[in-house]
Amino acid sequence: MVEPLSKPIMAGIDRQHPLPIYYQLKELLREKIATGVWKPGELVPSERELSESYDISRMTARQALNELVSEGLVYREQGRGTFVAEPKLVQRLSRLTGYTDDMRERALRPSSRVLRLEMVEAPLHVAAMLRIQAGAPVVLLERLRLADEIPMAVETSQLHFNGMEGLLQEDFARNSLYNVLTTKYDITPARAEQQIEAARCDQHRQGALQVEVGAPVLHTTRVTFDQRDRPFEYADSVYRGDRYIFHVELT
Amino acid sequence: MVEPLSKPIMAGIDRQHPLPIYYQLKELLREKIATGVWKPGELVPSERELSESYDISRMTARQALNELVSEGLVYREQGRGTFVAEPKLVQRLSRLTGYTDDMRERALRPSSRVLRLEMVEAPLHVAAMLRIQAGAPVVLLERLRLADEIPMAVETSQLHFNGMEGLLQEDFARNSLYNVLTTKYDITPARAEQQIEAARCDQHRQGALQVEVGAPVLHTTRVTFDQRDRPFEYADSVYRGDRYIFHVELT
DNA sequence: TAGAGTTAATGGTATAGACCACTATACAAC
DNA sequence: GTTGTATAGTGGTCTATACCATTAACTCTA
Repeated sequence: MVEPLSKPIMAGIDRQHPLPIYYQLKELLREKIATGVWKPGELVPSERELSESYDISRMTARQALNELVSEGLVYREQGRGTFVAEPKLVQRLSRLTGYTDDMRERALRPSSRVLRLEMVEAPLHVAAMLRIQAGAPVVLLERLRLADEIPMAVETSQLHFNGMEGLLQEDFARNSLYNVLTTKYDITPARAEQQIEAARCDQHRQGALQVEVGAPVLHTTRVTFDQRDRPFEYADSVYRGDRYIFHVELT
Repeated sequence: MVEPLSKPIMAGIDRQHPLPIYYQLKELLREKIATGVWKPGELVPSERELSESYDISRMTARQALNELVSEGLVYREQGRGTFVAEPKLVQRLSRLTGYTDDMRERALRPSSRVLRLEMVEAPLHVAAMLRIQAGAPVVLLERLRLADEIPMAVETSQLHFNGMEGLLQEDFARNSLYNVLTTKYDITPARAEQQIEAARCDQHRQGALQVEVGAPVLHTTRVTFDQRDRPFEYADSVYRGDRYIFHVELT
């Protein structure tokens, strides 16, 4: 019996460090889960198994799993193993993001009016969130959101990705932004981080929303990530406090 | 030269495993931050420094710091060091946690003052949510929530379950509601449905929160379910808009 | 003085090994 | 059948070490 000169290098791990090994493994495992190869409740290969398969240290494999645990994709049970987690209930928060669907569920006719659509330089806080240089070009889309022709929110999106210039030619009064992104630009919104706070309506939005200056509004900021976990949108929205309620399911 | 029988045990770390070393160190560091010994922006001892001070491995010290980073208490900058983070009053909505745990994670001292604790008849909208008859008895608990003695929210809970009368004897200034429910009444909060809207502060809460009447606030209503999916609490909370932010992770 | 190189310290990654606590299973003893 | 017991596998913790990438301060040079 002759040993092979070197163990076969498993698909997907490249040791010539373009990216850390643990990160490559993490993304490999994420892919298995995302594509349904491994289903919720199923056993993930053990740390020792992974370390042997990919010829890496157990601690390195463990680091990959650690991050997946903290992201909620898998969970561990001591003595038993590591399992694929059930998709979170929070995942069903499409009501929070999808304005169009949200309104339809409430039996209202959603519509939009484009207030601004142009190329601008990214402000510092936006650039930081999108992981680009401050002042780099981004596409700014500002829309007034209505339900049954009643103004409900002003949403300002700043987008950055390859080919974003094409957006300037789109008709966002007719087509939803996410719909266009998915079908024409291969950008699929996969997850988002959103913050909600109470504020007073400012001068700029007061006219569009048809409320008095100083009226309470819901102010949300959202960073949206695509299927490869790249941030592509920074959205700043102001909702009328007297008309809008967010619904969240916690577990 | 004679070696001491055992190296001097640094204050706070006990190697006779009541708890993992990294956990003990983590709590030590959390204490330093919570008590203000280390202030936001200040440099935390480096990983190598910690490992020498406490005579532990660098990887162990690193694990303690890792968890503090993921809790948002500190942040790292490669080549510079690890720093104490600015406290953010951001409530994560991806998990179901009580106010007390939430504040503790942010290294703030949570406290409560009981404004009301009595038996009342359930109003119609509360009864509907708790699936009981309107007018049925419920325990009403109204608390002022503070962080570092600063008023943050007024929370009104109405509870209904077998043995709820016992709650009237509890000291909720000292003990958290969910803690008491879990340990004494076998009620474990399992999931919740929460709504968030912007509103103006009303007369009733204005005094307790120390804001002006009409100031923007976050108004949330929550129905909480126990381990058997029975609704046991209807909670109505008003958070100061100038101090509080909700954070949601969407996928 | 301005710039370029050096150096020391930091966090980031990775390895190899060790022991513990817990779980499930197989198998022997009752 | 039931009850222990041994065993192997799993995640949990910990050590010791090594090298890399980035930062900041210092030093030397033009």
